[in-house]
Formats: sequence, C-alpha cells, structure tokens
Amino acid sequence: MARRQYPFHLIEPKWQQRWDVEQTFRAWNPGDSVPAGHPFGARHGLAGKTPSAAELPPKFYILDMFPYPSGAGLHVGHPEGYTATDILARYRRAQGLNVLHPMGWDSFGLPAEQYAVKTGQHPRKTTEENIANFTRQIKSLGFSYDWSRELATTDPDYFRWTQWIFLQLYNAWVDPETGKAVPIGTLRFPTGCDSEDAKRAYRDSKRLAFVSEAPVNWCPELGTVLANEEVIDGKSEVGGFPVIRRPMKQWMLRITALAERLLTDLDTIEWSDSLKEMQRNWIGRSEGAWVEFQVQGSQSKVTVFTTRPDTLFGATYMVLSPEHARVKEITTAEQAGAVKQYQGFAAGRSDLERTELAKEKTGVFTGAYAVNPVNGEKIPVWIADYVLASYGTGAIMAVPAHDERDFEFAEKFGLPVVQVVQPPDSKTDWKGFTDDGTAVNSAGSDVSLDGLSTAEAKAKITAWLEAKGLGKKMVNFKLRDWLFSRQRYWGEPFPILWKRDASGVLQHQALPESALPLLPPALEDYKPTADGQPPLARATDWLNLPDGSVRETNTMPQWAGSCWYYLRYADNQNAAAFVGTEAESYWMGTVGSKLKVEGCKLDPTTGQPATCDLQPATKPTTPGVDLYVGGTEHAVLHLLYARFWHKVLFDLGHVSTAEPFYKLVNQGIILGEDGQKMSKSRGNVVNPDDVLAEFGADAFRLYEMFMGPLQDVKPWNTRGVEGVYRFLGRVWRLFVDERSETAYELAEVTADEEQKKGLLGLIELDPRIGDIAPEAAQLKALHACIKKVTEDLDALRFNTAISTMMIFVNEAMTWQTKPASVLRPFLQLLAPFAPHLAEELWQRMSKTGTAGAGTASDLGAGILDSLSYSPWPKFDPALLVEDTLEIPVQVNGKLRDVIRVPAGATHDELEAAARAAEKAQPFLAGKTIKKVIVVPKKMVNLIAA
RNA sequence: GGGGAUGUGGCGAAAUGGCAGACGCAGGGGACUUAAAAUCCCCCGGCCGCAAGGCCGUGCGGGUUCGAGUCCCGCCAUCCCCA
Repeated sequence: MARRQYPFHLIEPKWQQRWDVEQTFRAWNPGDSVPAGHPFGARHGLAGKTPSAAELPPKFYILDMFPYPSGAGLHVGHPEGYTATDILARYRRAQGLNVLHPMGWDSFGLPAEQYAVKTGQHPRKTTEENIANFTRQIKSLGFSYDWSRELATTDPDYFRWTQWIFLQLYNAWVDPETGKAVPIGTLRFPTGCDSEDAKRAYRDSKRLAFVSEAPVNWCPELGTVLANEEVIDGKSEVGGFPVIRRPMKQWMLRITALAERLLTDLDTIEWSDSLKEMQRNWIGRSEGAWVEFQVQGSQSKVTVFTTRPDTLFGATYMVLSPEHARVKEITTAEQAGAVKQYQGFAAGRSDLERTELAKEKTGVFTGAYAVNPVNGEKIPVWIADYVLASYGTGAIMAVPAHDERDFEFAEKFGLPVVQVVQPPDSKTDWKGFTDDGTAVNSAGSDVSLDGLSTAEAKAKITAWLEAKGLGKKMVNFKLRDWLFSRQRYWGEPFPILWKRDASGVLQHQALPESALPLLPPALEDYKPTADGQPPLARATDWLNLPDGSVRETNTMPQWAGSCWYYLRYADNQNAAAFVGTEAESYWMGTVGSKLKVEGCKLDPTTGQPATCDLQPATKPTTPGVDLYVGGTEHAVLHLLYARFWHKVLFDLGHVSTAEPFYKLVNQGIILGEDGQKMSKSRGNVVNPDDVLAEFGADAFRLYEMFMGPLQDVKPWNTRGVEGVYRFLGRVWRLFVDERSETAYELAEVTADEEQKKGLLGLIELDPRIGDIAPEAAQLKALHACIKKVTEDLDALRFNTAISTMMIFVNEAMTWQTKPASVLRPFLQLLAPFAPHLAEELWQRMSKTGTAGAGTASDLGAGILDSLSYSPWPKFDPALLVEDTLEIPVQVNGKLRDVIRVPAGATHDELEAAARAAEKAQPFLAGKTIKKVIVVPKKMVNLIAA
C-alpha cells in the first residue's frame, strides 16, 4: 500500500460517528420539534420550534432506487447513483432546503427463499444478515441519509400497508366515463343483473384486483409461476429450469384500465425522452378499428382489430389465434382433426417462439369462410399461432400486400395478394409496402376509397363501418394486465379468504383492515407441496379457518413493495395510515412552504455569506419526488407499476399528486476494468470495501463521479481512483502545516489504536492561512469555481464540477498567501463531494487558536459550526469580467492567429485587428477579402479569394 | 425482430454551431533523495521538419453553413433494455 495521502482513516469514522450521533441529516416533517442544538434549527431560525408545513423551508425529496440486499454485498455500481444523490442532497441542504434523502430495503425476493429451501434457515434471518452487511457498507461511504426513515418491505409494519393498498385496488374499479378509479360500491349493475350471484360476478369482473384463468409461465422445478421477465429462452432465469405455459387461476391487476393516463401523463413529468419513449412503446397505444366479419353459412361473427382499416379491400383471408373461442364452432368436420392437432402444437410454444423467432409461419385452414363486409367477398379463415389470443381481439384480417407477416404467411400457403395501397414513390414495390400511401383497388358497390391518402381512407372507411354497424373506431394497447401472484413463501400474503357460497363454490373475500398485517405462517419446509400447491398451503393451521374458509396461498411479487416505498419514507413510523396526509402533501409538494431560498452572496473581503434569507416563494415546489435516480433496468416495469399504484391512490384520495416521480435519471452501469460487465464468473467485480481501505470514502465517492457523465456506461479503473485521491491529498496539503503533519506521522508509528484517535489534534493549519485581503486573481479563481461548480451541480455534471475544483486547487497550490476568505468557500464547494475531508478542514478553519494572521473569532464569525448547514456560496459576476479577450482569427474558416483585444472592442475594431493579424498575413497575400464575419467576443473569419 | 443509447488521443473524458482533446490516468524527461517511495516542475493526437511552421485528424459516406465533434440525410460498429 502506498503512503497515505492524508489521514482519512481517522477523519472518516470521526465524522460518520458524529453525523450519526447528532442526527445531522434528519429530515423534518411538519409538526416535528426541531431540537435547540440542531444545525437545521440554527440555520433556519427554527431551533426549539415546531414548524408547520408553511413555516418549514421548501422541501427537496431526493430518492435512490432501494436495493435488494443480496448476500454478495455491495458492488461499485450501487454507490454510483447513491453518490450522485448524496452530493445533490448535501448541495440542496446547503442551499437551505429541507431535504428528504432516505434509504431502505427491497427485501422480499427469491434468493433468500431458495436458501431457505436448501438449508431450512428462515428467509427473514438471511434477509436480516444481508441488510446488516449492506447497511455497514453504505454507512461507510458517508451518505447523508436520514436513517430514522429506514424501511424494509419485509417488515410487517411495512407490508401491512402493502396489503392495505392491495385492498384499495380490490375494492375499486375504473369508471370508463371518467377514466378514474373509484370505490367498487359506485358500480352500476346492468339491467338483468339482479341476483346476488350475478352481481357478485359482475362486481368481481370490474375490480382492479381480480382473479383470472390465464396462461402463465409455470416452472415445475421451482414450483412457481414466473413473470415473463423471469423466463429466458424458455428456461427460468434462476436455475435454468424448463418453463411451460399452462392456464392457472391468478390474481391480476387491471393496469390496462389506466393505460391512457399512464401514457398522456408522461407529458407532465421531466424524464428523459428516451425513457418516456420506452414507456410509450411498452404501453403500445394504437388507433384503429374493430370490424365484424360474418362467417358464411353460420350465425357466428368474428371481430378483428386492425390499425389499417383502409386496407380492408385487400383482406384476402382471416386468421384466428389457435385459442380463439370461435374456432371450435366454425371449423368444418373435414378440418377438425388438423385444427385440433395444430392447437396442441401451438400450446407448447411460447409467445416468443410464436411471433418473433418464427421464421417459418405455421397454420391450418379451418374450412370456414368469412364475408368481407366491404365487398362481400368470401375469404378463407385460418388459425395460426402468429396471432396471439391476448392481443387485440385474438383475430386479424390478413392483408398480405401490406403487412410483412401476412405476406410471409400468404406466400407459404399460396393465398392471394391484392394491392390496395400505392406507395408515394412509384419506384417502390407495393408488395410488402406497409407505410402510408394512396388507396387503390378499394371500391365496392357501397363505398370507395380509391385516390384517398391513407389517413383519409382510414377516416372514411371507419365512418362507413360505424354507419353500417359493422365496426367502430377503437384504441388498442399492447400493455397487458399485470400478473400479480407468485407461488412463493417469501412475499406478502394476500389479505384474501376463500369462502364457500350457498352452492358450495369458493368465492374470494377481503380480510378486514383490522386483520392486517397478515403474517406468513411459520414453516419447516419452504418447498411447494407435492401436488404443486404454493408453500403456504403446507401450513394447514394457518390455511384453514374454523368456519371452513381457506386463505389465499399465493403471495405478491417483489414489485409490490417497491410500488409505494417512496410514500412510506415520508412518514415511516405512522401506525394509523400508510402515510399521514400532512407529511404526504408536504413532501410531495402540494402543500408547501411559502418560502424560497436565495443563494448566498459572499462578502468579497471576508468570504462570508452576506444575505441568504428565505424569501416568499414565487413558484410552487415540485410535485412529487424531486429527483429519482436508479438503473435503466427499471425503465419500464417498476416505474410503470409504481405510477399505476400512485394513480389509483390519487384517484381514491390517498395521495395528492397524479405522478410519483417528477424528475428521473438513469445512471449508467459501471463495467469491470476489462470493459466487461462485472460478474462473479468473470472475476472482475470490484468490492467497495477494498477501495475504501486503501483510498478512503471521499476518494471513492469522488472517483465514482469523476469517471464520466452519470448516465453513461463506463469502465472502472483503479488508477483513476489514485488520481482523485492525489487531488484530495493536495487539498489537504493546501490547508495543513507540513511540520505538524510530520509530527503527527511520527507519533502515529508508536501510537496504539486508542491513542491514534487523538492524534488528529496534532495537525495544525498552514500558518499562511489567515484573514488576509485576497488578491484579485485569487478572488477570480474562487468565483469562477463557484460559478462552474454550481452550474454543473444544477445540471448533474459531477465530472466537470470535479475538474473545476482540481483547476482551482492546482492554482491555489502556487499561492504564497492563503486568505481564509477564499479557502473557506472552496470547502463548501468540496463538501458535497468529499464531505469528511471538508468537514475536518472546516472545523479547523473555525476553531479557536488557529495559527495565522486573523484572530480566531475573525475566522469563525458568522459561520455555522456544521458545514452541512452552512450556506452555499454565490458567485459575483463582477469579479469574473475580463478586460481583454483572446479572439481567434480565421482565414476561410481555418484558424490562423489569435489576437488579444479589449473586451469592449467594437465590431469595426475587431475587424481591423483581425485584418492586421500577423500570422494571417501569408494567407491573405495576393487575395482580396470578400467578406468578414465578426462574432463579438468570439471570433473573426476573413473570407479571401 | 422492436426500442433505446453510444462512437473524440494509448485509456476515462472536455468542448451555448466559433481556438478539438479542459481535467485525470498511463507514458517520457527533470528536480529533491545515498537510494527508493511520496512530492514538485516540464513534455505528451498523427505525419513532415533542426526549427519556425505546415498538412491531416472527432466511426464511414453525403449535405446545410463563412465555419460542423456539435445540425440534417444515409450507412457501419458496439452496448443496454424488451419481446
């Protein structure tokens, strides 16, 4: 190990302990009493008071995606986002905002359960051990979390409310007229729906949480249903066991009912365009029409959904999905055998195999014909597995001329191909042309589309269909309802009972809220039962109630707990509600402070903040979480699910905003030193513990941010850590007296562990630091640094902010005098990035008895003891004004010279100086200047010929 | 297959359409030292040149512009997500 650049091994534990003991980073809810000694109270004049929401400073809610506490511990990818949010949390705190910055655990999950199956150790024990290790690692990085708000999704006090929210979903439906979730009691029953049984069935079919017989990914080996994302190439992601599709009774959440709002409300939030695009694609809204086809010689009708009703004249056959309900009744006797056989074949194939991977189209003719409503033509009806039962109506009209898959199918089975769209460019082949064009061959006895553009044709034919009662405009979504049950032990049990009705049929029924939390039973064996029941079914005492009803044995998926944790952080001790109204509306920004915070202007001679009081607010605070940072792997599912729950809670009046996360940033992943994704098998995983031991937490944090832009993918490089570590060493040497440090180093050699803690006191400030009037160049360096770091932080450009501080320090190292009024504000800039080092030096700068020209009180006056709550400095633009500028001179667009001119040079002066530029002369010789482009303060371009 | 992102020195990267390569790493040279480590100073895109300087250069091909790493069109490559 190289020589230590500075005693981070003593500094970091010292400050971490102090922050912990003093609860420095506690966030204050409306109605909390602020203790007299807390720096937040000192900063805001709230010491010993109990401020209301209006009296508190504006809120800033900055959130990390909470981790699954795995047995492997933290790797360097986790703290990337955490460091970014911590820097911003500290920055906003310094700006005077009331910052909510919490951390918790997404602790339900399969690994702990699998370990339990193998060893019999309760998953709770494994989970607690892993949380303890994660906590230790995260705390060692010095993040300013309010640990009093810690939560774990596996904690009964937490999942009690997850179950409660499930009941809200269960007891709600979406009124199609308003598109809003409302209590199930408001449901209006259709005429004829009179009996209690009929009403129950109708009600159950409208609930946002409902039971459905759906084809699911069943993994016999794991004994559970898997979500699509947990199945890779037909095998389980965990363990690689085969997965088959089979219909099962499952709890579903009706997310499709809010599809439209999930789509349109994306416009109200500040996410990256690419992220919004991913959500839009996932929701997959398409406008089209449904069209009804009469089956010839039968009463049966088949409804199809098409996004291209304008191509109706080109429909030469129809395809139903093999599972379509009408298949049985329309199939002719001759084809029955073939159809049945094909249905069996299709059942064994996944959606993936059926649609995307299938190069060879398959299908069979049903023997039936349908009538094309626009021209009365008879077209054959096929079944084929490239049509999915779950998309649209499960049936399509095939227009092989203008749809790729239909075309392939028609080619293979020799079906006719009729052109009905003319491409705008006559050179383009119409076969397989799927874009917009002009309708052709589209005239029937009753309606003609010929000559119309695709958009016009769509409108005309849809109106015609509607008038005839044969079809209607329709919006379809790719988004499916959310399969919400898992056959596992380590998840939230459903607060549901199954009770027999009068005819002996089991009916589901919600537990009362008073029965929550419903705990999972104690088990000896965590495996599914021999007959394929979930593990909860093993607990017969728990399962069977005295009245003969049985409990639901499925559990919720891991997504459940992460759908609302950001709300619980706002009020995690609340025993009466999932979140208190006042806390929710304050932190989500709907009832807020009437104050705003101005930056603090520095007095140029003392470097101390002058005025930085709270001013009346002119803008409302941000609705929702101000900034949410996490990995791009959650770009779709988690974020969509959480938005869905939030909207339901909003509609039901439980939360005050329509969207949970106002601004969201995805951090890029960190690769191993070899440029490959970090993984145990590649052996390229970097453990933060090792980096911390050698370089300290501040260097680790700094490097994580210095590597490159937060959103980018970037490889780890240990040499790079050394670089920023050296920078911190230079900062240290900028402030401390070299001789005292030598004395400290000598003492450390012989000191025992206990004595070492006291040794920091031996180190003194550099005697050249004092209350000296700063030189103009020094002030300029400082204020340029304040400007750039502040702007970079606002734009999340951490890497360039660090570069800027390096430039400042490199320059400051050459100074013969070190005015405290310049060095002190620099520490404030550094503090969010390297908080331990900055606090340590700050403390020395404000301590009595420091060497130097100024007296102790001069150095400390007006400065809070706690750097964490000291006001962020504001730069003075007047100090940054240049009196001369370097202006590049181009000839014909190529740089030829650089001239120095007064900053206020006029257009003509600039032009004259450029024409006279010495090094430009050879390129002007013998030519005449045709044109001159002058960009004031920027450049001059001479066009010569 | 669909979607998203990214291509700039040996490496990580900077650059409101206006001096490409800030800052850092690696490398080279020097100072200090008995020596090393640490630290400090200098050099560091390629080619030609003793030098001054010149030419070329931001994945490839076009375009817009006085001027393009940046904007537009078309390719290629890599990575990520989803199916």
